[in-house]
Amino acid sequence: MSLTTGRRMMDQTVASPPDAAVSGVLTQLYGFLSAARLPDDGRLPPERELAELLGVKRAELRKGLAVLEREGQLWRHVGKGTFVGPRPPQLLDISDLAQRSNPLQVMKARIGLEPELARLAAINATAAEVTTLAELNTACRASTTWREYEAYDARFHHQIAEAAHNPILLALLETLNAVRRAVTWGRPRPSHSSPPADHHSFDDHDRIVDAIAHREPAGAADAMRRHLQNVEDRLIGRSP
Amino acid sequence: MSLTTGRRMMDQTVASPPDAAVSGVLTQLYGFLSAARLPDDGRLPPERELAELLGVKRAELRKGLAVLEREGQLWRHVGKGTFVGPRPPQLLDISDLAQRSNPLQVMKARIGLEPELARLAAINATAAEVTTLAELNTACRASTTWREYEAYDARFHHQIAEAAHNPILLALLETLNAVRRAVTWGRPRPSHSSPPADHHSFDDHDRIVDAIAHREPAGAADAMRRHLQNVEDRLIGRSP
DNA sequence: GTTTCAACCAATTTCAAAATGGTTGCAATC
DNA sequence: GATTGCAACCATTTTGAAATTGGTTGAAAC
Repeated sequence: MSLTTGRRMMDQTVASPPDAAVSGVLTQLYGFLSAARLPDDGRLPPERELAELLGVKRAELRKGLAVLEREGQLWRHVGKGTFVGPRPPQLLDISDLAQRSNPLQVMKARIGLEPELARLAAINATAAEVTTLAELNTACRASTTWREYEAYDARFHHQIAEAAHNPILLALLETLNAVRRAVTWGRPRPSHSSPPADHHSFDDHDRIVDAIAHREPAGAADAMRRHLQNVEDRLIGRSP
Repeated sequence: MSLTTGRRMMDQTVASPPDAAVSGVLTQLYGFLSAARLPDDGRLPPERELAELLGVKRAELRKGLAVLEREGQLWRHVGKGTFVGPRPPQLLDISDLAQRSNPLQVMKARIGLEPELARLAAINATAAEVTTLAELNTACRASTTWREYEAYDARFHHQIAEAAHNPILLALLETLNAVRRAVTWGRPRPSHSSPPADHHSFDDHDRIVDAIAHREPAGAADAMRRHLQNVEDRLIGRSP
């Protein structure tokens, strides 16, 4: 019953009713799944073996497995096997990800992550962390080259992520930064010029530091969001 | 050469001019690096080979390589080799991260990520993706076990992330989910009971789907934020 | 006492063979 | 004639042994 509800969902092809033909295998499969003692990783026997175990042909078994896979109750992969449970996410390949991304998408991701980090930082930052943050902000202003500015800017944002005291979000931001570096590769900044004294980021950073120092979570998130929005606008070419 | 080096293995102190003994090898190394045609990955020959090429002892070569490595001009790894350029960023260790985290921090991370994903989904989702999302929502309601519900719930949230059409944020959410599974392990749900018909998530999901279907970015982000806030409240024990 | 050399260690790569899900072509069966 | 059964084949992955490679040690040599 729950079988039929799940199957109709993804049925992209023309409605041929294989229900009756497959239902027998499905019942056997459910019986096996509840009876068999599976290994910790949830792997079940190879198709050729399982087919013999259940006394069905391999093609028939595969139809049943396909149904269960569409329901999301198991997942399969060539060379690996068949496993019960949801399909595990493919682990992160930075360079591959960078190739499939562009700087604008990186900015969208930063806008997704960093305001919340600023919010948490306003709640959880220690006094020492706020001090360090202010110092990094000062160092940004004092930078004489773009390269130096970017180094301090990166540490500024990283310091906020640390002050949020959430190891997961911190790790996600570091991953994002790795992608950012990989994406940005190949489009170097001018190394001789320096950030102008009225660079918009300076004021943005001030507001972020103030909000965190004054323990204003909403204000910190908002200041960060506006800052990144400004950066994105510059990136797009709006208000250069 | 007759100098008393008194060198400790991990002498991390401020960069002092390299010993006279090492400078010879360093010059040879610099010469080799500028002359040799290295493969694309920047890998240079194995130490044993390179030592013979330069006509120096392996121990001596290693001293020079150590200097260059400290300068950040190359990086080495056992079994891999020696490569010119900066050391590639280490990708994160899920299980280690899970050990340093708790379910509440996972929720904070979700609140940081998923509202923005919902916002982008309201902008970028295709009609087919919205349809699939609605179907997954229906499947959640129709679930007869917690296990089945959670499977559909996970796919629901994943579908939103896909509909956002931002590979970076999608990858970050998948990473987060991997951590979530690792953290949640060991506290199984009752497998026989089923989600109550008035489960708060049902209405929450409805609002999210509506906002995305009606292309309301702010509304989608808000609905998602409220949903996750509800889940967090349940997690903490407030309003069980 | 330092240097040199060879051996050893641990992490990784490489290579071939086996395993495994996915597919195809052809014959058998109804 | 369409479905089913069967076997072979394909592409990916795992496995395991051997070779590779950076890192380390200890004794011999100078």
